[in-house]
Order: sequence, then C-alpha cells, then structure tokens
Amino acid sequence: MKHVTIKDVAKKLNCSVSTISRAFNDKYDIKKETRDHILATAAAMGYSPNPIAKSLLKQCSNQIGVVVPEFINSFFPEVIIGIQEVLIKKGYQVLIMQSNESQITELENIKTLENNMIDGMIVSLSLGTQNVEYYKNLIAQGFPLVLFNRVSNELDTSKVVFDDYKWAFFATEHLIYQGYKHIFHFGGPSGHIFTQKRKDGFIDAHRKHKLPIDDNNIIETGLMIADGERVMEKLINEGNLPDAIFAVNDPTAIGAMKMLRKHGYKIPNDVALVGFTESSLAELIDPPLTSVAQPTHEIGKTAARLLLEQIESKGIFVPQTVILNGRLNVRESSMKLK
Amino acid sequence: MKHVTIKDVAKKLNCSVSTISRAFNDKYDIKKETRDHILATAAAMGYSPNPIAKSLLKQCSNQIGVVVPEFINSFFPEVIIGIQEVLIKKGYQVLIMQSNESQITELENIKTLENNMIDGMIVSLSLGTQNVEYYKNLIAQGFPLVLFNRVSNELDTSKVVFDDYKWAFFATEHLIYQGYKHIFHFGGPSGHIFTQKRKDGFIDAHRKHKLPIDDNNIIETGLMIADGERVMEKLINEGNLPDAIFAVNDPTAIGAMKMLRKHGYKIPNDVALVGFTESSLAELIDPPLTSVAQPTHEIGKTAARLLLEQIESKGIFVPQTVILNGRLNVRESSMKLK
DNA sequence: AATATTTTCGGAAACGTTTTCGGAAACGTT
DNA sequence: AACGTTTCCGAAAACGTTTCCGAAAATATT
Repeated sequence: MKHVTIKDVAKKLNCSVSTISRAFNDKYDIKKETRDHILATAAAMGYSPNPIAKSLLKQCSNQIGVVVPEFINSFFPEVIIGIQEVLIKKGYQVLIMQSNESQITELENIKTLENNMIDGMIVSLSLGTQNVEYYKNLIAQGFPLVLFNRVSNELDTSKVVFDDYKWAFFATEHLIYQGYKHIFHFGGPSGHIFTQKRKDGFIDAHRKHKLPIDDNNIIETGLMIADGERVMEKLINEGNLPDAIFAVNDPTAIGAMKMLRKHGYKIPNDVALVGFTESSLAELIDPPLTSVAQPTHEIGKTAARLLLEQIESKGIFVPQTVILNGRLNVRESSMKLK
Repeated sequence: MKHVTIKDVAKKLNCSVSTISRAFNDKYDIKKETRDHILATAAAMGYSPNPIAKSLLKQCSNQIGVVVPEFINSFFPEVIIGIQEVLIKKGYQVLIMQSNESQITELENIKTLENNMIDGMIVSLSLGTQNVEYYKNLIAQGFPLVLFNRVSNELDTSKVVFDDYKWAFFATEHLIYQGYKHIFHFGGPSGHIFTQKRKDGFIDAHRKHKLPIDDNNIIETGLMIADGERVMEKLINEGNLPDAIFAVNDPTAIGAMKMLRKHGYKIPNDVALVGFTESSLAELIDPPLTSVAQPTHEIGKTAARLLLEQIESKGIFVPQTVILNGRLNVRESSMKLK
C-alpha cells in the first residue's frame, strides 16, 4: 500500500535524493562504495524507482502500445508474442488493446495510449477504420508508428505486410494444378487492401492458366465461420456448386466445410477447399485444411524491430515496408483423388 | 509530439491552472460560464489532462492489470474480453500481460504492474507458480486482487472458479451412462488444484456407479496437444486401449484423437473421447468432441465486478469466491453407437 | 605550501496535475 | 453603512523522479 520512495531511502541513509538517483542510474559522479551501499539498503527496503514519476519527467514511458482488431483467433495473439519477445528484451513494456473491429474503439485506444506517453505504437487497423486522418497527424508529428497486415496506402509509415497477391495466386494455382477447373473465391469485406489483393491473385492465376472466370466466381463473404456457412448454404440450396473453393481465410473455409459436411458432401471429392492465414484449426479439422501460413511470430518481431529503429533514430527516419514470406501447407482438403 | 498542457491553456485564457483543473473536474467552485468557455477553448487547443501526472498525484492510475498464463488458446482471450467489457465501461484501462506459464515472468509482470500504480489486478496463476508469498504480501497490504481459474488455496482473496470436480464427475458419468466401462483419465500436471479436482470427479463417478478403478486408469499427461499424442501413442503401442477417455482438457483429447485416427482407430466406436474447457476446436474437428464448456465471458465479467467491489469498498472487504456453472456439450465423440 | 583539478555530493528546479488555503469580489442582511 | 455570507478564483504545495548547478572534499600539480 505505502510505497517506499526515494525519499525514504535518502532519509534512512542520511543523504540526498540525488545521490540515490545517481546510484540507481549508474551515473559517473558517484563513488562505487556509496552506490553499492545504497543499492543494498534500497533492495532491503524494497525500493524500486517509480516509473510513473520517471515518465512524467522524461516525457516518455518505456511503454509500447499495441492495438489489434481482435484476439479470438490465434493470429493476433501470436503476432503479439513476437512483438513482446523483441520489446521486453529491450526493457519496454507492452500494452495491448483490442479495437473489436471498430473505428471508434480503435481511436479511443490510440488516444488512451497516447495520453499514457507511450514511446511508440504498433497497430493493425480494424475493419471499420475508413478514416485515417488521426494517424496522419501522428505521423506528421513524427510519432513512432508501425502498421502490420491491415495497413493503409494513405499512411506513410513503416509497415510489415504479407504478399497477399502472391500467395493467393499460388493457392489458386495449386487448385488448378490439382485439376480443378470450376473454382469459387469466398472473398473478404470489400474496401480492404488484403481483400483486393487476395482476389486479384485468384483472378490472375486463372488468367495465367487461361481458365474462364467472371464475377460469378467471386462471392463477398466476410471473415467469420458463420459467413462461410451462410454463403455455402446459399450455394448448396441454389445447386450452384463449384468443384473447389479458395477462401479469404481459414474461418470462412471452415464454415464452408462444416456446411458441406452437414449436407453430406465429401471433401475434397465433391468440393476441394483452400484457406488462408493458417490457424491452429487448419491441421486439426477433418479433413485437414490446405492453407497459406503467415509467419506470425516473424511479423511481430519485425514490427517491433522497425518501431525500435524509428524510436532510436531521432528525426532522420525513412519508413520501410517489409514484405514477409509465407508458405502453402498442402493438406487433404485440396488433394484431387485419382 | 509537443503535448498541450494545462499551463498552455491557462496562459491562453489568462487565468490560473487551478481554474482549468476545476473546469475539467467539474468542481462546485467555478462559474458555469467560465467552465464552458474553458472547456471549449481547451478542446480547440487539443488539450486533455495528462493521466500520468494525475496518477502520480492521486497515487492510483485508473488502470487494472490482467495477467494470464498464455493467450494462444481462445480461453483466456475470451475471459479478457469479459473483463474489458465491465472495466472499460467504468473508465478503467486494462493492461494485459502474459506469464508464459512461468513463475518468474509472472512475478515480473506483477511488479511492473504494481510499479505502474495500477488500482487492482486480475490474475490466473501460471503452471510454474509454486510460491505465492508475493501475493500474500499484496493481500496483506489490502491490494485489490482477484484470482480466476488457476487459483491457490493459500491465498485469501476473491476468486472466480469453475466447479471442476462437479463437471469432471458429470463428464465421466456421461461416459458411464453411454455404456463405457473401461475408461481412462488423461490428467493435467500434478500439484494443481484443477488437476486434482478433475481427477477426483473422475474417480468419484466410478465409485458412485460401482465401477472398478485404480491408478492404472489415470495417466498424468499434460495440457498440450503433443501431450495427448504422446500418451496415446504409448498406449497404442502397449496394446493397452480403454474404450473411453476423459481428458483434462480439449487439447489433450484432440491429441489423443489425432493419434487414434492416425493408427486407424474409429471414434467413438473403438475409443470414445470427452474433453474439458470448451475450445473453438471442439465442435469443428471430426468427429465433434464432447466437452465441458466454461462460461468464459462470465468468468471475466465476474472477476472484474469482484475487483471493482473491492476497490470501491475501501477497507472493509470480505473476499468472495464465486463458482460459475458450466455445460456438458455432448457431441459425436462420446456417443455409443448401437 | 599554494593552487588547480578532479571527484563526490547536496540543493533546487522541473515534469503536469489536483487540492487546500486564503482572499477578493459580489451579494444579502441588519 | 457596517457586517456576515457566499461565490469564485489564484498561489502554492504535493506526488516521485532526474538533472543541472554549484560547492565541498579529495587529489594532483606546480
């Protein structure tokens, strides 16, 4: 309850607070013996410097804010672990907030973090975030900010992204190589870069292999299991079944799979499936789901490192965009049975 | 970068900082018109009170710390969402840290949070935490602390727990009712309350139904998928197969399921399975896994409410333990086929 | 031995708030 | 007109640090 302060230690040792401070900050102008003595008694008294007071004085807090849209799926938690791995080692504390895919909550989070004098921020934009003016201001003021995955072209700051186009292309091409010809794409919410990129990859893979494709092949679905179920059910009822589906992410693929199974369809015999952004689910469900894996830990670590670079290089800093590589984990859900 | 402070506003308005403060804190001794005028110009200048300075002065921060062992599985994230739901509404900010199942990290987290002058803490103990002396100290000092799920009998503080015994009993009884007679328990790491309780429930269900049971029925397994796989593989190699397994949690059940499938065994025909602590996996895998579901959101909300009670009732406070109810979701993995 | 330099430390200001205290102004009462 | 109340606001202290400045003590230089 009653915290031991620097004054208590000073009183006990009959010296000034400045000396205590010097001992703790390893300053040059203090005798080694006194420093050791101070450190020893301070430890005995259970004293440790109050970071809040320090923050107020230094105008920075050794804290980094992280804002993610959600942490129900394992993707963002895994990224956060990567972030922490790098930052904690550097003595930073990581404050985590979730925006719940809402622009309003996201903005509140940002402001709270800003008020807490955090030294920098790592953000993945929520689906609801259309207006990025606030971020523009932050960036203009030189505030250290790194975006990852859900980024915005309007913002000139460091970014860690995944090559959605390329891996959507590969994933689609994999289905084509397996011999599937009538492929649907279950797309994400429109107006988002990753939605567009994954769709483009899907389309261009068809173009390369000269497979016919039109708007009917692409269905805006969403990102949740329920979305995949809903769209799949509609297709089943309409009797409009493809022989393969490339889904914007694993949950929609899994939703589709559940609905197909429920109606007695076999996977991949009747319909093959490929997901995106590996979740722990992919290899556990039956049949195991072919999916594009993102290097979650690496994304976090890279974002943290970019942020540190910006924080440490006062002023002269050129934002970088790092594109990380993924992997297509081919599993049963997309293997053509001969 | 350059924050607008209360002094800037005071200078601009040619008044004292105390007046500004009064305006923002809705004090009685300020004229309404001046207050409105101040609030308006402050907003125009982009001023908002610095919470760090406030924390230093008030010796509290309107922040609540949450420490969980991990957030890879969806269980803890869901609890956290419940916590946030309650606390954010009350104007608290939630700082989340993970201990990685390590006592050392957990202690570091606690200290960091404490130094940050948080007003209270919600903690789920890590597996590695054997020594709870530090918590005893906190509690003795009257520091608001609520434990959930992974609690300790040695600590006299508010707790939100699940009736592990009861639901382990029900889960086992369900298997017995289905006609399974030779049932194994894949247990958690020893030395933890929940491990013991779930084991006791398993044993007592057998006693009630007068089914023979001994130490061979109970195998200390762990908590991860890999643990389930390892133990299951050993049993298969030994030719020592039960007709049903009650696992300490879903991951171990799923590990067992994977290994059984790999060796060509059918579920539930050859071996039935029941898990514990519903994960999103349970209903997605094939066959869907019967499992005991905990009310994650409710756990979080209750923990938050208990903490608020303690914070608001200065001094006179009696710790409460809330036991929440669960549900046995019966699915294919445990249904005896006639 | 006197002076110059270095080492070591204490005092005080500063960070941005809130709050207590006291005082001035405005008002009401006799 | 004198006094007591009330209303409103400013000055200053406090929260726990760090750091600048200067001074005393210790050491080195002449």
